[in-house]
Parts: sequence; C-alpha cells; structure tokens
Amino acid sequence: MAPRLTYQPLPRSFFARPTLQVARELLGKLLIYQGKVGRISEVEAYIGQDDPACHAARGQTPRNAVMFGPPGFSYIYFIYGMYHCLNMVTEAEGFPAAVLIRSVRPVQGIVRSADGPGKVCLAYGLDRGQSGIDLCGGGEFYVVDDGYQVGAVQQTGRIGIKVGTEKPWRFLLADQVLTD
DNA sequence: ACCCCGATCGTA
DNA sequence: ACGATCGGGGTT
Repeated sequence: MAPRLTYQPLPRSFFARPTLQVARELLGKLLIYQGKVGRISEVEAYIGQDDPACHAARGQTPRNAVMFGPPGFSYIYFIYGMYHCLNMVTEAEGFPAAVLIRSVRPVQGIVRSADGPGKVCLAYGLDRGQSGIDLCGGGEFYVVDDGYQVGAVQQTGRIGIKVGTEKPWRFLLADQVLTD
C-alpha cells in the first residue's frame, strides 16, 4: 500500500473514551500547533469530580468549563502566576476529565526544551488564548498518529500535586529522562 | 474586598 | 529548599 504523505488529526472518537486509555495512547503521538511539532512523552490523567486533584472536583467554574464540554478540546489554564498548562478534554460531554501534557520531545520547529507542562506551553507559545480550541476541527492545533511505535510505558503516581498522589495516573515513555 | 494557594520552574 | 508572580475561587 502506498505510503501516507499526510496524517489526519486524531478524531473526536479518540478522545471520547476513558481518560486513562486516552492518556496512555497519547504517548508517542505528535502534538502540532502552528507548524511546531513534538512527540508526547509524558502525560497525566485528571478524572471527574471524585478526583480531588481535578480542577472540576468542586464543580464547574468559568475557568474549568471546557472540561465539562465535548471531548477533543484544549483546556489551558494559568498557574503559579507565570506558567500555563495544556490539557486535552476526554470522555463524554458533561463528564469533566482531561489529560495534562507534561512533556514533549521536540521534532520540528521547537527550540526550547519541553520537559515539563509549563515548558510545553512556552515551547509552543500556548496560553489561555488557545484554551477551548477544537483539536479535531481541522485547524492548526491538533494531534496525529504518525505510526511511531512506543516502547515500554512507565506508570506512576501524579506529581506536583498535594492530593490524589496515590492514583497511578501518570504515564511516560520508559526511556524518558526521569527527574524525580 | 480580602486572602490563600496552586496540575511550575529556575536558582541556591 | 525557596522565591517569583498573579488569577481563581472561596470566604468575609
């Protein structure tokens, strides 16, 4: 069969699934925004109102509203007075959940390192202005499967939070450089 | 109106 | 180990 010359964005059906499955399968995919390309190498899942670390744990607010919306949308929030974090909304509309993109390996057009959620947004130039964008809508912000086969996947507790650390909802490529 | 603190990061 | 830096959201 002829080689594919272009790759289609991941469809909404990819994101409209259990968050842990989406998180694990996002590893190795290419994150593309305005021509910048990186391979996702570390993610974390934040799942529903029963997850104390999830922004939706205490209900819907203006900030987290996109998490309650349909899957396949970006959710970007401002944190620590100077950083932004990128998430991708998962599950069915009405169920608040998302996958945090913690690290990306530069592939093309990315100059800074992107090993950390704040650095991912710095590397791509993402901020709240890109929150609520449809990643499956045919725009310049999307995710693709280029056929890359991930090796071993490591699963650990989530980091950087004070509650819900016991849930093993962090996934990373096993050859990812571990900093903690 | 006020206050606390966070899904971080760079430096010490 | 700690400071920078500020918006969100709960409380008064």
